[in-house]
Amino acid sequence: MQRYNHKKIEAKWQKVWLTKKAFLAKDFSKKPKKYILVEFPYPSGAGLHMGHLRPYVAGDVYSRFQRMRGYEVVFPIGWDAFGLPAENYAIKMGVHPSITTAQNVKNAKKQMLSWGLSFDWSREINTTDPNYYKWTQWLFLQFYKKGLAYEATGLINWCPKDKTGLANEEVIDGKCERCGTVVEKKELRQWYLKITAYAEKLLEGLKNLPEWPSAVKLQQENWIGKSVGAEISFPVIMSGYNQRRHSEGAQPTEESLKPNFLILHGRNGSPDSHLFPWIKSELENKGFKVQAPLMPNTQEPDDEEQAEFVLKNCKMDENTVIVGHSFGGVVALRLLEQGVRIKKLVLVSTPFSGKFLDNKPRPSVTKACKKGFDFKKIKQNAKQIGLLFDTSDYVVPMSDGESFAKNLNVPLVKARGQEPHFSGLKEPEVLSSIIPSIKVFTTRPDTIFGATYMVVAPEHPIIENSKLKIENWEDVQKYIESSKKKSEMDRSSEGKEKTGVELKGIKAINPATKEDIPVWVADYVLWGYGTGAIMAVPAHDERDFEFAIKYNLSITDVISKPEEVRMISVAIPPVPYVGPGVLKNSGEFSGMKSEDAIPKMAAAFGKATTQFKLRDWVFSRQRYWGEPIPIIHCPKCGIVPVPEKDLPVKLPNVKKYEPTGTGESPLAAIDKWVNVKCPVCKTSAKRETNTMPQWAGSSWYWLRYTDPKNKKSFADLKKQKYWTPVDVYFGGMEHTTLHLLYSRFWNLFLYDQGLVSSREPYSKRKPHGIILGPDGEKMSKSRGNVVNPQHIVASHGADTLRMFELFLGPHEDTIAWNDKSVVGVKRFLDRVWNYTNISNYVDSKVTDERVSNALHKLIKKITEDIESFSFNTSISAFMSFLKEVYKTNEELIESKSASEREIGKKNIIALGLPITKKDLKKFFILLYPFAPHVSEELYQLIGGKKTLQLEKWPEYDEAKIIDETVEIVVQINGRIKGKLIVDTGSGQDQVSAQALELEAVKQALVNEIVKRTVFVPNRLINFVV
RNA sequence: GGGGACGUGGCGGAAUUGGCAUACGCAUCAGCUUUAGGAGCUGACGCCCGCAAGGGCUUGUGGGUUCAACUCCCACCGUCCCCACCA
Repeated sequence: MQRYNHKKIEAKWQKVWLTKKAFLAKDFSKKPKKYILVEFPYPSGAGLHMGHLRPYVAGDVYSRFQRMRGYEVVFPIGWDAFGLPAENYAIKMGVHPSITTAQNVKNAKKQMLSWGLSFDWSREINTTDPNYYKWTQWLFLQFYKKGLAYEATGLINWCPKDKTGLANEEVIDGKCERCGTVVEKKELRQWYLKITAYAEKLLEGLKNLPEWPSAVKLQQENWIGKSVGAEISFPVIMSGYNQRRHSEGAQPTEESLKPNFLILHGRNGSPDSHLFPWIKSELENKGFKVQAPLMPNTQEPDDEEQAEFVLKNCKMDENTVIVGHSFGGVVALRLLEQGVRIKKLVLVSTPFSGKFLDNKPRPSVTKACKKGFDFKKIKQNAKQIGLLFDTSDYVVPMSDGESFAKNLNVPLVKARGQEPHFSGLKEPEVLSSIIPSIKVFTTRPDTIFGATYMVVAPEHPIIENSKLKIENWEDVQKYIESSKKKSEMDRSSEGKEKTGVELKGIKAINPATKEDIPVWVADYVLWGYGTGAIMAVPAHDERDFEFAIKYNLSITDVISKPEEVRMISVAIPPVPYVGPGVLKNSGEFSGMKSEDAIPKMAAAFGKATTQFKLRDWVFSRQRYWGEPIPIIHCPKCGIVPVPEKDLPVKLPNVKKYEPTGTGESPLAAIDKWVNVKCPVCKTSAKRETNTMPQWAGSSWYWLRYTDPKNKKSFADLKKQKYWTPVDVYFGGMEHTTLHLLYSRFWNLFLYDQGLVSSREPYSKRKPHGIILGPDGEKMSKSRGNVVNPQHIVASHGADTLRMFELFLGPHEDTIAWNDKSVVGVKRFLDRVWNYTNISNYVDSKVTDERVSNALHKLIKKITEDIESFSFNTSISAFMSFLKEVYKTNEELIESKSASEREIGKKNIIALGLPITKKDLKKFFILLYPFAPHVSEELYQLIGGKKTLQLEKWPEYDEAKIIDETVEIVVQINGRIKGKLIVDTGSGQDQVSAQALELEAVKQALVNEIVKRTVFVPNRLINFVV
């Protein structure tokens, strides 16, 4: 008998599988498909570790099982190879990332093959392959075309060590997800993907994923963070005088007289289009007089002609506020140049340079702009000037706004319009630039009568915009500075005592009570959520209460607590009541219940809205080793996408990769690459030098697997239709609010574009628990507790490694590494080997009934366990089975011939109960998904001709599972008194009679009357006395 | 502070429409075999009392429902994960 040589047989079968291409998945096969996916790895220099093994082995067991069950299975793999480690290594060693990546891929692939994983290697992909990232770039451009990829300057998370911006999802406890450095805030120009536009769909979609664990769904739900409430504007009034002398001519300005409004539309506009009807009615509802003339020659307007027209037809005085939208702003400026004196001028997206981002000619506008402006006169004739520009404008550049701001010496307000160029039907930003107000989001509009003060976040533009009116500007500025620093510190360790400073000189009006209330700046209000401002209701909000107590702000109770709450809350010190109740001190709403008042009051004072915690996805990184963002910046045309025919935009091969730390990518220093001709106008332009985040390539990779070689599209729709959605996706819990959310977003978007065939990418998600080091700590190189799986492959073999890993515990549980039981699994496989090699049993004509019974039970158990991913109990079941059929048995030894008996006794070789080849084969099929190499080898040994992969999964016979007799537990009052062996299916009368004969039962029932008998067939009988 | 998962021998763990708690494996002990080591084989192995027969206790703690609770309900204690001043 040969010894079980794992090295030899594993190498042999791995070669057979490769050369026979045993695991190739066939497109459009007649069989039903199963798409089984594991998260593709980042090929690091350290190789694959136990953390990779777990989902891969689980996926492999599942794939091999499903192939034998008659499915066309695709089980693909690839490499998520862009990212920081390769780049950091390149910086340190001077080796190009593409070289280290190729080496690491080679090594990791070798490991995977050594584990016997049944991947379809013909579908292997690599995110750093230009043939792959061409399509990542192409997909990015689809987002851009639909306005879901945009460029904006904002305060973003910045890792000072990796010198790159980070997405919200990549910041864990205020630290960089990659390197653990405390993240800073930095103002940077960034690309964003507008994932917030899909917040509702991402949330809705979760409802149609019944096979996702609720923990995963809940975590995504919390991350998206929907809350329903109301948006309410609080008008802001400023004291009548500028407190700070900001220029020579500053004069005290009376503001008590009511303003009137003149609205001038732009080119191709009319007072009946876009935002104008809405603005007009909003202003008129507040009791203001509004003029909104239809200008002459709107197609190709002439600024002088239109100014003359306004002078002739409109009334203007020192209380007039002129609002000029786009070209209307140019006309307004002409009016002031001609000596019209007004109260306030508001320019909304008004052109200055005469150049446009979309590069379309607008000769009349350009001509008007080229004349220039007399800013000195304009400043003299308008007491106040406001500037509002749209960050998503694709016609009028932001630099025009900056030019106005510089020449007029007034702050520029940058805001995002509902539509680009503030051309939506309602544009609240425009309205608030005309009459300043602070917009708040609240989930409790029913408490508005209790709003006794307001708080804005330190970043709130109202502060900068009303700089000149704020009396205690130094204090305010000092506070803003200190809170900026605070956010860089580890705030969790500090007590969260609230601090703030009142903005003196400005007041807000509570729209419900009409009272003046103070406005504070405090960093307990976050700029990143809602509107960055709150109405503070100290009586009914814990944070507002704490703040009000500290700064002695007034507290108005507007909710009557329910009786039962009042009874138990005799709290000292007093606490705010935050629950619902009945309104009081709330004017006409007094007496209503919170739930009824909320929608009514939301409508009365503002409008019902929904807020999400989800932020837009910061999609650019200032690093080398990533997909270049396929965009060109042209001084004439602005942002120009790289034409599809020019994709991919390849990463240049360079010697220096160091991040600059300036917020520019290292690519910016490569002149030859950066300088290009604009694809539209052919003038000198520059490439976008930021690269995409690591999550880009993985946001669509499962689609590429369906059609990995396609040169014409990212994946043929017919092939997608056959393979997608993914049936089971194995992966880590840590990706729940990263990759898993991002890729759902991409898929939902592409589905809306008709580019993918299934709405959701993954039908079932199967997360796995992490494997801790032997010390119970998370495995990491720095702790030195990393376990290399290759050691076990070498010492005990891949089959042992696989089964051992599965045997550690339930797939979802976190487990500490403990390699002591490796030998237990190896012993088991040795015994399987030995059992098979006792040839006389292999040659049996019949299978022993005990074996047959055990085998059919095993078929049932393994089938059910794989389907429910309970791999650990499968391994137990195999061991129990072998124990049943393979043991030293005196009776068995006696039945042998004398010489055999002698051998048997002398070597104490355990002997097996008889089993036929046919049944033994069934056992090998069951074992095959778990220990494929040894199963193949043993099957061949007993005469098998083809790979087990082509065999059919066995069915179990219900009749063979039923035991002839069963043990029945006899209880009195639920306490065990004895046991009985009876025929399976025995009735109560028979069992009861036998049970009452038991000595222990007889004794216990002396002087007792059985009141009731509980009988569970084949299980127990319980006498209640 | 909010949300979620969980708590069973010396250890990893098994058992859920409520029905023999501790399967399977590791470790430990004893026996056989072996020149030895190892491997293999056989057996014991939750805790307490007892020479034994036997008895009592036991699934984080306390209560409840039930003929019967690891399993269901309530309260508490503890561990882990996620989010965290989210208006």
